[in-house]
Amino acid sequence: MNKILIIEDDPAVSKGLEISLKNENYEPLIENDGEKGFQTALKIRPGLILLDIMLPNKNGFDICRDLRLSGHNFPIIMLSAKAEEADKVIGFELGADDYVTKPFSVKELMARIKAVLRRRSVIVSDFDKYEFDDVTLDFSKLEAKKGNKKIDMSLKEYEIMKYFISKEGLIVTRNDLLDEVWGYENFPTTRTVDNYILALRKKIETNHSRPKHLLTFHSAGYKFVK
Amino acid sequence: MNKILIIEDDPAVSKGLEISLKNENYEPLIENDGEKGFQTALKIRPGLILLDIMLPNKNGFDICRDLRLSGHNFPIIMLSAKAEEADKVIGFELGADDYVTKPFSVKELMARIKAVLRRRSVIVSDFDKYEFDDVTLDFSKLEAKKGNKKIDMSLKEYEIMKYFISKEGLIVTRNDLLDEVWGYENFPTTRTVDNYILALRKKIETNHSRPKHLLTFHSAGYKFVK
DNA sequence: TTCATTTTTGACAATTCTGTGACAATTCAA
DNA sequence: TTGAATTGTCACAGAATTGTCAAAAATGAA
Repeated sequence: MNKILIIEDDPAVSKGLEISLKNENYEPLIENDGEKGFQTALKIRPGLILLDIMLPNKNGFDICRDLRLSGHNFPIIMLSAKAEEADKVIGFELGADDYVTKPFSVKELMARIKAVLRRRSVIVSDFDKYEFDDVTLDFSKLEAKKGNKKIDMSLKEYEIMKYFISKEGLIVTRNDLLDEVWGYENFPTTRTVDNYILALRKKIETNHSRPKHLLTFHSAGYKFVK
Repeated sequence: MNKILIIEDDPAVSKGLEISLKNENYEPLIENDGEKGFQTALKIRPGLILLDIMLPNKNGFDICRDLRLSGHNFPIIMLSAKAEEADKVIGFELGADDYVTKPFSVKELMARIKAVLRRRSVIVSDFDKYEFDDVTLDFSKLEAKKGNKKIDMSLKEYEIMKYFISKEGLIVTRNDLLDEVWGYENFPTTRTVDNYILALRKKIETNHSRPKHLLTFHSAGYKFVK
C-alpha cells in the first residue's frame, strides 16, 4: 500500500520525484496526462497521489474533485508553481490533504508525505461521538460511559465498536472484523474475535449473557443494534 | 479553544447547529442579536464564528468588518439565505474565511469548519497564560510555577504544553506532537516524546507516577486534562 | 575553544494489551 | 434426541507499549 501516483507533466520534476520516492521505499508511478492520471488512480488505487495543478486534458483541481466525488479518498498532495493563497484554499476545499508549492525541497516533501500518510492511517470514519441505550462513546477523547460509570476500553475495543457502529443493523462476519479492524498485517484466529465480543459485552451490556446490542448470529457473525 | 459563537436569529437554525457542534466536541454559544453577538465575540474570543447576515440591530457584514477593523481575526464563516454571488464577494472582501448558503448540509458545514480551523490552526493559539491545578504557565514570559515554586522548563517543553493545552481533553498522538511541535524539519523517534512526557510530569504533576493531567492512553497517545 | 544546557537515543524494567487453547454451553440439523 | 459444529468463557503466556534512567549528541553562550 505504498504505491504513490505522480500526476505531473514536467519530466524533470516527475523523474526527480520518482528517484527520491524509490529511495524511501515507495513505489512511484508516473502519469503525465490529467485524464490518464485520473483513470490510473481509479485503477491502481494508490496509497497517495502527488498531483500537479497545470496538466494537459484535465487539471489537478478537477482530478481532485472528481476523485472525491466518486467516493475515493486517497491522500492527495497538490503541487503547484503558483504560491497564491487562493489556489491553496481551493485545493483544500476540494479535499486535498496538503499543498506544496514549487520549487519544494525534496526533504520537505518527503516529510509531508509521511505526515499525511500517518494522519490517514489513524482516522477511519467521521463520527466521533455515539450514544445508544445508556452508553456513550467518545472516540476522539477515548472516553466511554455506561450510565454514569466510566468504562475502561482498549484502543482495539474502541476500533471494534466503531466498526460495528458503522455497520449498525448489519451482520458483521468475523472475517470482516479481522480485515477491517486488524488489517492485513496481523492474522489472529477467529476465536480472538469472540473474546473481544465477550469483553465488549461485559462492558456495554447490562447483562452480558443476554446481550441486547452485540448479537450473535450463529454460523454467520455478529450484529450491532442500537 | 474550540468555542464557536453562533450569531443567528433563527432558533431553528441555531439550535440545530448547537446540537451538531456539541456532537463534534465544540462548545457552541448562541447569540440572536447582531449587536450583542458582536460584543460577545469581543468578550469570549471564540475559536470561530458562524455569522448570519440578516440580523437584528447589526448585520453580519458590519459585524465581520468591525471585528476585522478592531484587529481581531477570529475565523468567520458567513451563513446566508441569499445565494447571490455578490454577497459572496462582499463577504470575502470583508474578511470572512468562508461562506455557506442556506439551506446547507450539516455535514458540509462541519467539513468547512474543520477546514477553516485547520488552515488557521497554524496561526492561532493566542493564549499566553494558562492555569490549572496549582500550576501557572506564562508562554510569553516563559515562566512557570507550581504552587509558589518556580519550574525550569525548556522552550520545547513550553511548546509541548501549549499544544496539549490547545487540545485539552482530546487524545494527542505522538505523531501529532511530532508533526505540530517538531514540524517538518526534524524527525526524532516517538520515544523522544515519551521522554518529554516524563520530564513534564516531573515538573507539573504532584506525583509524577500518578499523573492527573498528562494521561497515558495505551497504544493511542496522551491526553491533557485541566 | 570549553562548559552548561537541551535534545535525542537506547537499554531495561514495568505495565498493559492481545491472542491462544481448553473446556463448557449452546445451537443446528438430521 | 443426539452428535457435530459453533459460540461463550476463562486464565495465562508472550507481545507490544510505556516508564524510567543515564549517557551520548547537539546546541548555544561565554
